[in-house]
Amino acid sequence: MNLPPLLQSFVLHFGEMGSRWGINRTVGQIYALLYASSKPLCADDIVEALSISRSNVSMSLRELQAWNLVILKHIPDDRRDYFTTPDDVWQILRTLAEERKKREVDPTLSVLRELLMQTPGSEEERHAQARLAEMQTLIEQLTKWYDDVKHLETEQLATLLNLGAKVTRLLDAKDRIVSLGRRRTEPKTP
Amino acid sequence: MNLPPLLQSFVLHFGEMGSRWGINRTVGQIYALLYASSKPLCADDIVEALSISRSNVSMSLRELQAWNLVILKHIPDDRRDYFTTPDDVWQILRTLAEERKKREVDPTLSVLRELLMQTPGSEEERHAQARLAEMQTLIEQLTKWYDDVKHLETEQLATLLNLGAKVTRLLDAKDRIVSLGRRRTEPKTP
DNA sequence: CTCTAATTTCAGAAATTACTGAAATTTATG
DNA sequence: CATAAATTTCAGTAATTTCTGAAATTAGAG
Repeated sequence: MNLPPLLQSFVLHFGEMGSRWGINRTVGQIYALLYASSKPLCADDIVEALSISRSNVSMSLRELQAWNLVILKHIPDDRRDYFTTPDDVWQILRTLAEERKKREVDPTLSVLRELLMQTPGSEEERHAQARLAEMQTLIEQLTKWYDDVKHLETEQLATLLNLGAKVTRLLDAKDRIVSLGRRRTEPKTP
Repeated sequence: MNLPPLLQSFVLHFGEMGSRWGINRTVGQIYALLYASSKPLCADDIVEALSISRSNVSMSLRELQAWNLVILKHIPDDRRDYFTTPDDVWQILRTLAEERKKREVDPTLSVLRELLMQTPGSEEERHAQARLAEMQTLIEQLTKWYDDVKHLETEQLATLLNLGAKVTRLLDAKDRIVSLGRRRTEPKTP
């Protein structure tokens, strides 16, 4: 591996974290490299930068493409494929969320739904179903929130983040204001 | 493995998903089993239920304890250790979020901070730093939101989830109400 | 259509991770 | 403190995942 020290540290870190994030070392390293590079790289650039085999690069790029984390670019008068990551980190976040949901949450939700359709054959199964139902409810609440929020523009999303827990206070304030308004016009409503 | 069919399907699914979630099969299976069981289980119960070795159970339980996902219980006049998961799925969610943040996000944030302290030695490094800075900003916004929201009670958290994107509309409404109020008392403020 | 560059596929090797059984250690009890 | 039950450790093995090099395929230029 022959990279500027800063880039190398970043790439190595992403490689190490890869396993915790459920991707492998090479995929993590390639993503980090593409993310931090100032221009698109072709497969052979990656082979050289990371000292790994050409076929490994090919398979890892395919994996990154399956995750929609990488963009294919073409350079005039050059038949090779060049790759970058999207510029906008918020867009990257959205993609990551979408793909992880698809791979890590949706299959579980569908298993839960299926198992909750069954008629329990014993007290033990009846209890298990009750627990699965709790899990299902939680996951559905979370995904419903996600489906709602994912359409927001970056600016609105940032606003929502900055609000954080203040939202609940805001909600209280709104309730007070509304009920105040109501009291003025409809004084007899509870 | 000798379990009621429903429980078995659930356990096997968690085992399979394990790799995507960054835990191994056995750990996933044991968690699922404990989660869905109506009473605490001891190590030998798990050995029998999942047909795996006693030492594997021991190591996997240790792993689950490191994640704070499992509770150690004692039954009177029985020296064996019994295990369950917390009852409250919201509490489980909180624990999961906290542990994943600790393992998957914090180390990256600390690497980013360190690399952004360095003086870039080339134009390529300067560009890389700019990209790392974008990533850092995003992660810090997200973790700031998380730190804010994690203290909320379950009920408030559920409220926040139910609001979803409506928060931004609510915020607009509040702005209008406030500026309306201001106009009445301070008509010359822009 | 032919030639060549670029990319992909895939069988096997290498590396890593998970699992087991035996031995060691810890813990509770009389 | 001796004993037995429960649990943990760990070295070796099994299973899985990752990676490579060679061969096959695809795509572009002439």
